[in-house]
Amino acid sequence: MRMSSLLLRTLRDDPADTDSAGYALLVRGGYVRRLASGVYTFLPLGLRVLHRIEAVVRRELDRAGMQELLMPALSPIELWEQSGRAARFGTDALPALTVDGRGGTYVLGPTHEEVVTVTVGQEVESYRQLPVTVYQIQSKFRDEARPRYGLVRTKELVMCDAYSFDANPEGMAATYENAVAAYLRIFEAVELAVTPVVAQSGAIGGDVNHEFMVPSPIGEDHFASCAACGYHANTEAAERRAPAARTVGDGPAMEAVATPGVGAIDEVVAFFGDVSAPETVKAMAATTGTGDIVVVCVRGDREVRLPHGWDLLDDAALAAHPHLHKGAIGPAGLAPHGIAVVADAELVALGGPFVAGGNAPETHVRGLVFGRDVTPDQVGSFVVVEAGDGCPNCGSPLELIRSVEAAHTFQLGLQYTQKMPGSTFLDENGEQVPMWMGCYGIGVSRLMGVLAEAHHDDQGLTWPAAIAPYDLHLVALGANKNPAVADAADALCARLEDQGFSVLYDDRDVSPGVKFADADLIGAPIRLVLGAKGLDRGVVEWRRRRTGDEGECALEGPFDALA
RNA sequence: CGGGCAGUGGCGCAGCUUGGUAGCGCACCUGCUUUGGGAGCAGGGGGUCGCCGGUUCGAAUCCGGCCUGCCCGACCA
Repeated sequence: MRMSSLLLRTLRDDPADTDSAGYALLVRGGYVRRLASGVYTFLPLGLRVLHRIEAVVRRELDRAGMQELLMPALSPIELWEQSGRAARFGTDALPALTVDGRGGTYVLGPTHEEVVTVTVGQEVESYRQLPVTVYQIQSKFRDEARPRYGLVRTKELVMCDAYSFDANPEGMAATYENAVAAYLRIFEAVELAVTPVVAQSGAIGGDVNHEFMVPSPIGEDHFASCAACGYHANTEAAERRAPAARTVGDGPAMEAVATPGVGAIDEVVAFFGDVSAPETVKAMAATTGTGDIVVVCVRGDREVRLPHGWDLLDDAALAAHPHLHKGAIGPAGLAPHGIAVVADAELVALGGPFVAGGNAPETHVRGLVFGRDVTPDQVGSFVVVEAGDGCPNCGSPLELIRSVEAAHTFQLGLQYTQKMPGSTFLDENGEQVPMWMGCYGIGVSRLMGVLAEAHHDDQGLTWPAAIAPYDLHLVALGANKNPAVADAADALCARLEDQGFSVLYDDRDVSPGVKFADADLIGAPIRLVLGAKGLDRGVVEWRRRRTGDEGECALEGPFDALA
């Protein structure tokens, strides 16, 4: 490709609204342009990178036995009503609704579980057709309240999503392992360090699932990591080992204190004056997966982490409850009302005395001691882990690592196939049963943003060879004054392309400094320079973008050094 | 969704306080010189100053509303 005709304009300065180095370079290098907040155009150079990432994804998924198909980006709202997700997402997260002229409502899909379940369900009638895994590379739509970091967090994104269908749970688990292995090979091929972490699922649901986290300064998530034993978990799922138990004396008896207008922990601390947040109990009412109401207690300075499937009671539910009083919920005295107390192990280990909600309007208690005044019905890890907490496996201090979620895999089980029509098959016994499903998503456009952030230096991008827009960046120096150089560079470019290299050929009439700076900015793995000096000696100079290693090779080849 | 800041040629910015011919750098076009790390000189093109309304003889500038963008925060009883 001749740069003189490429739709490309490089910028000398960072645009004002770039919030990360990688994104700034993608804009300066002429890869992408923002059309609106979180909405991007891929210019020719950027599209080449996107296509190369897609090629890696396709290669590995095809190799893993998956089959590519393409589903529509637009789907009727009815599908989302059947699965129950129209209500679950709500208008906040599924706003991508559009209405046609006759009143039909469609969703610009954020993901494709409903569509794929119906699609595969239509084709599969028998266990003999299973297992099957399909994937697509498609545009998705998310109502990102706050797009950031260029391609990393956007409203419209290119995503590869795969969906597996098995006849039984054992098959689903085996297929899942196969898909995870394929995903790991993708990250290896694009040269991104990734850590698969156990995660708690969001709106997609399901039991076993992993997030593929790429440590990065532009990450918006953290995962807990234990250097000693290799434990990894998303902060939504991470547990910790409770501190060692402490021997507790009896202390003064628990007493109730009127606390008008006091609710939040900082208000409690301010009201009492002689207690700090760690000497209080934070208690929150929640419903468990089975619908029971429980009160979850943690030390006052910690955040509550609810197990998967549990939900906090909202204000309305709280107001309607006869025994729970917003601002004054605590562990003591709930047993007679049939409300279970769930306590973080640290509270039990410390014992007390604590200040806690008194379970009466505008009342707290002080001097509460676990084991004396309260015996929790369940004890476990119910806090969001913080750096330094003990690893649940080995007790070593946990680290929190900032990272970007680049992929997510789930074992969905029967969650969708039980709800969507036609997604059953006839098993060996002639019974009509639902398929066991898994899904696997990897953010292709996000990956491009993460790659730019991971692979750059002060001069520009330093793409991994597998996804660089061009293999070689050929700079012809002085070609406009020296026809011999121009002819030689033309011929060299053609020869390199014949040998299978993709070549970005800088034939522009600009100064050498501009050409070198643009080559560094664009970031192809190897730069070739041909000028009058080299031509006289029959050689072209090469230089590796990342290492700065230099050398020469004969104009006629062989070009082994460039491979 | 709450709070803060900002919208002026393609990009980055000044001008606004104190109303009166819209400016600078980069980029772009023409010519000459130059050519191994973002060249020089000369000439030139390009802007409804986010939108709507108000005040005024006159608004980029003052006032009101709206839109858009960026930053911070956002179920913790």
